[in-house]
Amino acid sequence: MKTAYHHGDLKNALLDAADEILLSKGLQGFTMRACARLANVSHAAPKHHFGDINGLLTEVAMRGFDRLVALLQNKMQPVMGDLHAQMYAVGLAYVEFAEAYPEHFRIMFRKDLLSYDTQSPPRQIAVTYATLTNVVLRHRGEPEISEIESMASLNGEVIKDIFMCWSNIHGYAHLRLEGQLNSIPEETHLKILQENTQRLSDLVQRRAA
Amino acid sequence: MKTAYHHGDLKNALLDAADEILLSKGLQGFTMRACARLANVSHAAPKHHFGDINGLLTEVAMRGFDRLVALLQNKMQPVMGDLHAQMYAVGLAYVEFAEAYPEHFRIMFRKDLLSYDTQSPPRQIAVTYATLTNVVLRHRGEPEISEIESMASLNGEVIKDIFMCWSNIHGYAHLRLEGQLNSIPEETHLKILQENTQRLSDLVQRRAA
DNA sequence: GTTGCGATCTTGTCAGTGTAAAAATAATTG
DNA sequence: CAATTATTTTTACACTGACAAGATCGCAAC
Repeated sequence: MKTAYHHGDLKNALLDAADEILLSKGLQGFTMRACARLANVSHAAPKHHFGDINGLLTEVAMRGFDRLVALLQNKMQPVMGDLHAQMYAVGLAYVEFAEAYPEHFRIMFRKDLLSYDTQSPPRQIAVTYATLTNVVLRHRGEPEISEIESMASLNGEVIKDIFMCWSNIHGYAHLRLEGQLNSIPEETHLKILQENTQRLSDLVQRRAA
Repeated sequence: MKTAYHHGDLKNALLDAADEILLSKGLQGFTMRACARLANVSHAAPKHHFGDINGLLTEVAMRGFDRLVALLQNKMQPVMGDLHAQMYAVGLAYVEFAEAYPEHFRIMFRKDLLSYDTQSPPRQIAVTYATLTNVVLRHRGEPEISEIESMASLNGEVIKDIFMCWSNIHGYAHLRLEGQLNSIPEETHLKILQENTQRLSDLVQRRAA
């Protein structure tokens, strides 16, 4: 069980430590050794579980995608009847996630920090894709997909719609996170998001008709 | 003049070295000491010109914004008569810049790496803003602004239009850069960009009417 | 059981990093 | 030419990621 050696659940303890450090000190203060210190293990302990620092960051990012999906579904769940409200919920969840976990958000979209095959992405990313895709599919009145099914099963029009919506929402969240929208007064932000998602929702519905 | 001490133009030499390292080794291999080595000076020489590593990265990023603006204007210049072609040129320039200078693009939008006051951004960022803003103003048939004038001189509708367009284009370029759009076949990318910018162009024109 | 083996963790080490302080050298100013 | 300032080097330090070798533990096979 739990002895001096053999922590028992060191991997998750290290990931929790990583989250905590990212939230408090940011990516600057984030080091493998700092994670090890916070988990009360030696500096080389993480190596066995994650290989190198990119391995650690990859798993941190995947837990980030898990949180993002949870937030997305949480915000959409009460408004499943209203298509525009769904799209708005996606935008809202996205922006709020970026604000709550800024460093996680950055890491999740840093190809150079993540070590997974971009051609066959891990489960968490597939689930994120599927969640966003299903919003579009509901708009179009088409059957939803599970995260197991590949995007290849979708026709070109759907894919275009997905990435049109996603680009818009992602770009807004990203620019906002990085301080490029500071000239916008705070109360205007929600209005912009509302209008943008309204337009996206309309466009996707109209295209499907 | 040029002696063993007193390089003469060390600052620019270091920035050139920084560009070269970013293009060849990426942000991972980018260190102050590596830049110093490439410029044939001691490892502490950059300190006097840039303070710390964020100071160096900030100036690297500003030169990146210069290049981005140059590319934007270069692509728009032949199509100033066609509004949609202008918007498409913006999207194209943005995507091409991200592809040609991926690490610069990342750094330019990393608040944690840049040390400037986000409330009063440096000239290069103001010029970028102004360039994008003027595209929208031309769509609306309103007089253009110079980079000296603040965004505060614009009404709320214009600001919404700007950031709607920018979010879309930026998000697309960013997701593409970070490998999140790899499921899209290569030849489809330009079509999506074309359709998206067409819609943005239409929306902004219609709103102005 | 106990023997062995693989998984897990520690210790020690190495080259490399950013930053600071002090010294050395050059350019500029008076 | 003297003094001051700007630029660069040298030296030093604490820290990092990675590696190798060893210590300890869990567990399966016998």
